[in-house]
Order: sequence, then structure tokens, then C-alpha cells
Amino acid sequence: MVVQKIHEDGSSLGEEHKIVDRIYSAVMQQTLAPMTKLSESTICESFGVGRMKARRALLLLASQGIVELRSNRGAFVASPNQKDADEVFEARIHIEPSLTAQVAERIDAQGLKALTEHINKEKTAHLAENRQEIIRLSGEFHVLIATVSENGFLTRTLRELVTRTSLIVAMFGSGKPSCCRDDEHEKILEAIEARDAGRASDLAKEHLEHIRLDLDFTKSHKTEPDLVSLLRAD
Amino acid sequence: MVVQKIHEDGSSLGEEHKIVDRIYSAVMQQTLAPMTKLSESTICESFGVGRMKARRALLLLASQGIVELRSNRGAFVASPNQKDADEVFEARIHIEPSLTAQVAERIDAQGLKALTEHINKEKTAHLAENRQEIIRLSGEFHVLIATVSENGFLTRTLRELVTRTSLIVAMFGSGKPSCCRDDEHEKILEAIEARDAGRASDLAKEHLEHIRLDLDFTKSHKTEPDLVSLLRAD
DNA sequence: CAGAAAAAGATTGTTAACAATTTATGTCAA
DNA sequence: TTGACATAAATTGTTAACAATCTTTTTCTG
Repeated sequence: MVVQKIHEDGSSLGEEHKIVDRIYSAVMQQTLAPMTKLSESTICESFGVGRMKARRALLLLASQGIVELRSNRGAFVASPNQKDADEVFEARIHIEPSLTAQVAERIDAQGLKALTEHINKEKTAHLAENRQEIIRLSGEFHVLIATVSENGFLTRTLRELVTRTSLIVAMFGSGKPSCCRDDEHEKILEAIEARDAGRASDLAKEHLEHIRLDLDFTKSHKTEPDLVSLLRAD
Repeated sequence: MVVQKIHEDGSSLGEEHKIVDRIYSAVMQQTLAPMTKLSESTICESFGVGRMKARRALLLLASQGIVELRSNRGAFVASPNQKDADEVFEARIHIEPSLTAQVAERIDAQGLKALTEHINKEKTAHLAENRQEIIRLSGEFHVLIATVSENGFLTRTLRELVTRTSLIVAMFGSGKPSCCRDDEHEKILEAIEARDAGRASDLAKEHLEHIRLDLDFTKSHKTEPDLVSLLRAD
């Protein structure tokens, strides 16, 4: 009897997406700093894949602005400048308040449960003072809003924006943990629970502006390239 | 004497982007229909590149939802379904009215000139009854709004949304040319010229809703659905 | 003739070797 | 010691060959 490997969906790109997601997560929880070099051999060894798949993963990451490819030099974690930061926050302020309002209007019990559980996780992480987890969950809250809206395109867009925001905070964050005040997330959830679209929208916008105000573009860039061993597969 | 090829910027991906842009344009002016197969050899011959670059271009197109990759079967121009269409229009209605309002507030003389010239091109194409040009320019107007806002991220996002919209219209368009009424574009431009952000936003939203209403999801897909491949057990 | 099975052909996926370029190392002179 | 220069090593870019899978054609059987 021959056991045949089945692709549940006809689409290719199985392992590449795992690599991309892993690097996404690492950037989101700031274990991968801007400008860190991601050599092909590193990816190959870390994930146990051939060079081809490593290159495809890096190309995908580059197409999403998470990684920068330089000719004959390799791939580096992106290091956004102030203009990049302005664009990202401008885009988020165009999208997220409106999206949050829509979620407040249309969310169902299942979506509310998902958001509530997420907020609880954030609280737990805060109590445990688990910084990486706090940062990761804080970003993922915004992606979860899009997920709950059941719009695949916006979910993907927001994942990209949030990841880039993580890089921006790594570059220009003022250090104060105020950017992670989860009570703002909680208040947004309360507005959604109350089906108050206007308030949810306003709170979302204010929240983004608070994050934006915590940035400091005056001082020179933080550049401390870290090791990539954290990426190593389970 | 040796002439050395210089890369003006350090980023790789020179020719791949040309291929991607060409296919983008072809989809936008509906020269490339949904479900059309894009074999590697076709790309190689059409653009005079090696298989590697063809594959990279197809991967980039797939990461943007313009092309669908199927394992061992190749790349096909995407064929959005109704859910995809809903997501795209939902996203556009979240983004474009807000973006158009911002443009109305902040546009400068140079931006106004660009928009005005574009509208003139649209009028010329209409008088010449050049259908492909009409369709292409009609879509590009929306991208131009983002370009004028000088937000690279949103420009890229809108280019993707507009291209997908073109595929959606190819699949579900009711055939009537009302979707191409450029007078709506002209009215949006007038609102922008008048610095009337509220009206510009409303007109942009109405315009998108008009396009949306011209779709007909009841009849079967225009492009003959390949039932054989749909029934194939995976 | 219809349908299924088998063979041939074409296309995609992967690997490995090679070429081109960059980066690191070593040598030598001032 | 420092700096320039040459060499060696390492990394990326490309090509070609091979393997695996799918598609088409042919052949065979009922």
C-alpha cells in the first residue's frame, strides 16, 4: 500500500509560508532587529530547507517590505526611515478606524469571544512581565480586528502594516513602555461590545496616534544586529 | 574597454519588476483574462529571460493575488469569486474615500496638474472609443489618487486592489459600459480642486458603489469554468 | 465505437555545479 | 602601526541537468 502525500489545497508554497510566518513573528516580537542580515545559508540551516525555498521565502518577505534585498549582498531585515514610518501610520489611520467601526457594527458572538480572549492573554502577559509576549500580542490585536472582520485582504494588509510598525518602533521607539498600554485595546473592545461604532473608530485612531507620538526621530538609529539563532526551528 | 553594468540602486529585482508591471497592465486593460495559463516557457519567451526570473516574477504576482499557483500545474491568472469581490470592494471603501479626502486637503499644484491631465486622457480615450485604453485609464485614476498622496504603501495597495477589481469586472461585469463613466472621476477631481474633502470622500464612495452595483454574480462565470479540474480529486 | 489502461510528451519542482560579486584575510611598503 | 594592494574565502546569481508530476496521445479491450 502506497501512502501518497496529499496537498490539501492545490496551491504551492507550503514550507515557504512557514518560514515567512516565522520571520514575521520574530520581527513582531522584536527578536529580529532591523538591518540584521538573513543569509541564504542561515535560512537553509535554521529551517532545514534547500536554497531554492530559502530564496523564495526571502523574495516573499522582500515583496512585503519586511526584508530588503541588495544585489550580490543578500537580504537584510528592513530598516524603515521616517518617511516609511509616516506612510505606515498614515495608511493605518486610513484603514483601522474605519475597519474597527465596521467590526463594532457587524461582530458576532464568536468574534467577540476571540477578541475577549486575546485581551485576557494580553493581561496575563502584562502580569507576567513577559516583554516579548506583550509586544507580540499588542501587535496581533490589530491583526485580529481584521481577522474578525473576515476580510482576507485587509487581514494580510494589516499584518504587513503591523510588522512594519514593529520595525519602526524598534528603530525609533522612545523606550517607554507606554506604546504597549493594553488598556487602550481594552477600551476599544468595550466600544465594540457596546456596538458603538463611532467611539470604537475614535479610540482606534487615538490609539494609533499615541503609538505614533511615542516615536523619536531625532536621535540616530538604533542599530544592534542580533544573532539569528532564535529563529532555529523547534 | 569594458563596459560594466551599473545598478543604480542596490536592490535586485530589475527585470522581474518589468515582467510584473507588464502583466499588471495586461490584466488592468483586460488583455489577460482570468484563468489564463501563464506557463514558465511563455514568460521566458515573451520577455527573453531565463526560467529563474520567470518563476520569480510569477511568485511575486502570486503574492499579490494576481496569479494563482497550483502545485505541479503552473500559474494561472486569478479568477476571483464573489467573496473575493466583496473583500476587495470592502477594502477599497475603507481606504479610498478617506484617502481622497486627504488628497483634497493636501494636494498641491503639481498633483492637481497630474490629475487634470489624466482626466483629459480619459476624455480623449472616450472620444476615440478606445476600449482598452478607457479601461486601463479608468483603473489607473484610482492609483493616481494614491500616487498624488505620495504614500508608497497605499499606492502599492491600491494598485493591487485596482488590478483585482479589473479581474472581478472581467468575471462578473454586466457588460454595460456604465462602469467606465469617467464623469464620476471628473466630479471627484472637481471636489478635490474645490478642496471639499467631504464631498470628495462621498463621491469616491459612491463611485465605488456604482462599480460594485454593476456586477452580476447570478450568471455563471464568463470564462468557461474548467469543470474537469474542479472535479479532480486532490 | 466508447472507455479504460498504458505509453509518450510536456511542464513544473528540485538539486547541483558553475560564474560573478562581495567580503575577509594576508602581505608588503612607507 | 597603518594603508594600499593582492589573494583567498564566502556569498549570491545563474545555468543546466535531472526528477517528479501532470497532460496528451496512443493502444487495447469490451
